[in-house]
Amino acid sequence: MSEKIPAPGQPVRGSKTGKPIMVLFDLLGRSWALGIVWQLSDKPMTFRQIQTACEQMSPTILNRRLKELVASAIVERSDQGYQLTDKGTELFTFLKPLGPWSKKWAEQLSNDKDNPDKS
Amino acid sequence: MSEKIPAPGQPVRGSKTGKPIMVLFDLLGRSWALGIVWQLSDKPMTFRQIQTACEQMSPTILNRRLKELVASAIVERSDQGYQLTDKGTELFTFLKPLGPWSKKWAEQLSNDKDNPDKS
DNA sequence: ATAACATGCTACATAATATGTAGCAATAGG
DNA sequence: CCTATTGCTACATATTATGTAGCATGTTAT
Repeated sequence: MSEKIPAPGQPVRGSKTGKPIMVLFDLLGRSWALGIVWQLSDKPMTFRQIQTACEQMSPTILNRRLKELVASAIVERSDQGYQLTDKGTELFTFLKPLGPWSKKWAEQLSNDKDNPDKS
Repeated sequence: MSEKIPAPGQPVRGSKTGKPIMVLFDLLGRSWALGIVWQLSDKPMTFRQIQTACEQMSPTILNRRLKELVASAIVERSDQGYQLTDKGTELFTFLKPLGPWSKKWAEQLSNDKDNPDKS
């Protein structure tokens, strides 16, 4: 029943001190957590919509992530489904630039692979 | 031996499409990955230094994460130990604001807990 | 040279997490 | 009432992480 949701001030996976940044990293460093925030960024979505958007992720883990994110006040429920809270929206603004950045990163990686130079 | 390191264009845990942002999220959404990038942000560190800075994380997983991050051109080795690449440094600039943000988030969460209102 | 560290790991057993499939209870519409 | 959809839960299996021990290599310090 108790699933150990990361919360600041409490020891979490990887942090005995409960330092906020470490707790946040623990929370976001679980499978699909970042993806869920990403998907919710522009509109509320239902459980099954999120599941579909995240390539059929298992309902078990979607449910667990959602509980954690709700408990962390990053996501909330409404009659529209699940949506980002104000805090969650703030968080997304930091994540947003990772979209374009990841594309450049992907390009560079494939260049490096085609052309493994030594410089 | 083969540990399946996330790489753009290839299916990863959670992404059959290999979309860069999903691959990045997979890479960063593994235990300690964000913490390692965070720790390396201001100086190169040795294996054992990182391990100590990350509260004695197991060498097994530190080694695995480092291999992944090196393969992803986010971290590199030098005679100083491990350090962020240019890409890794760029990535960190997006992560950096999460430090102060996580503190405010932690405060809000503890307020919410002391004072669970319904508005 | 040699004993005494430290460093960067690997091995391995155990525990915690994630996946994937099935399906159920609760609503909504026809 | 019948059918469909939604938000889950159960459960077996697979993948990942933890924690401890310790080894090979390199570096002082004697």
